[in-house]
Amino acid sequence: MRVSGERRGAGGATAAAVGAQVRQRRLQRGMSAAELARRAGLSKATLSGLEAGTGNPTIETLDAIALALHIPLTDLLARDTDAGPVHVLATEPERDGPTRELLRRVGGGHTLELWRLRVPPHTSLDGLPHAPGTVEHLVVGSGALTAGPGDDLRELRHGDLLAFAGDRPHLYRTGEEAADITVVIASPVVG
Amino acid sequence: MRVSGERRGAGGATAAAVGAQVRQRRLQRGMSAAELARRAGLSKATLSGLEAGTGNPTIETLDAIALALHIPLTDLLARDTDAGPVHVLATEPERDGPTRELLRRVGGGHTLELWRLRVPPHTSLDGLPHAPGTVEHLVVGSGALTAGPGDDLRELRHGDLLAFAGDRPHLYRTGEEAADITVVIASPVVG
DNA sequence: ACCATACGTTCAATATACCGAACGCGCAAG
DNA sequence: CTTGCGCGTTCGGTATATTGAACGTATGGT
Repeated sequence: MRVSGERRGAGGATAAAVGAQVRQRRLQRGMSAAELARRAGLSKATLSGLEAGTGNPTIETLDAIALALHIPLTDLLARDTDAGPVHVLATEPERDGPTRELLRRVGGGHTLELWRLRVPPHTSLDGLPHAPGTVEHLVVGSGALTAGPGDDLRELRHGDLLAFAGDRPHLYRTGEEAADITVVIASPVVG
Repeated sequence: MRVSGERRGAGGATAAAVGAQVRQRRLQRGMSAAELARRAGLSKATLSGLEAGTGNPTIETLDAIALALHIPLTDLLARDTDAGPVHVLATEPERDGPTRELLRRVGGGHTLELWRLRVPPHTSLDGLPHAPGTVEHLVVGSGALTAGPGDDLRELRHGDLLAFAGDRPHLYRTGEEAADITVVIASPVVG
């Protein structure tokens, strides 16, 4: 990940987001940067840069901070906190082939994801396995399809709901009809 | 985070867990380490060490891997829990008037409800306020409607997503068209 | 006013995460 | 068997994440 041209340059978007997240959590707790650095066993310099969004922290550094703040590590990576007001997201214009579109991800520790899948007729699409403990819900908005974990496929029609453990490979397959489905993925909160 | 005594030594527990996660996800996809490294823009050496649990990867490295695997970054940090069985629920037969149907409610660590609403044309339906901190998501399966909190209504069409704080009174109203929507209600665990 | 303490930032130095290259291995084609 | 290719691992070298110290600022005590 070598970024040429800049030494000690601003890190990627993720780094900036994480920095903001850390600063926010720290201030919520009324903790000074110096104190957080002390508790986490880091130097003030590291924390300062990190909060500024500069640089590219390691996992251990983040883990130490999460521990010192008493929050799960994944909370530091939450990009889309749901404190926000009303939020609308329009879908992409229709295209050929299957589309898999992440509509939204919310919750401390990424507990909820909303996806929209459009599967043309006679198409098979495999679902990516998620973290263990994840539950996947599938609401058929229109059309019909066969879906589920590889060893337990079910026939679904418009309006049906399928729920299954999302940590195994699974499958969406259409027949004559296309399908338009909403997928809700709920992951356990872990640290 | 200086670990004395060992150069290039094994990283912390977190690093090992992440390494295992990465390897698992990669193999689930039938992808070789070399190919993943290529797609993520990393060297084979980095990935090899990372999967072995050795070392201490940076956020950018992990981000690149998550991207190449098409999974959210936080999935790489998840720990084990257990899974649930497959569960199908068929919807009721179509009826006149608006229907508000609870598809599923789960309550492990958070409360998650899935509703299906069918709103005929020229109908107004008010949503009940939920607990503070609750987020309501509304995915339009078909048709069109106006929805949202009383003071911030939005026009929505097929495929749109609306997200808003569910602890205020809100409203669903159709015009000429009927609407068929999936509602996801997520209540946070209060801590 | 003066000093002391704590804060957050910036610097040179050091430890280390990453890279490219070389290695040994297994497999398939010639 | 020999050659070639791709795999996953192990080696220096180099870029850089982290550090400790020095800095300017703000606040409180004497």
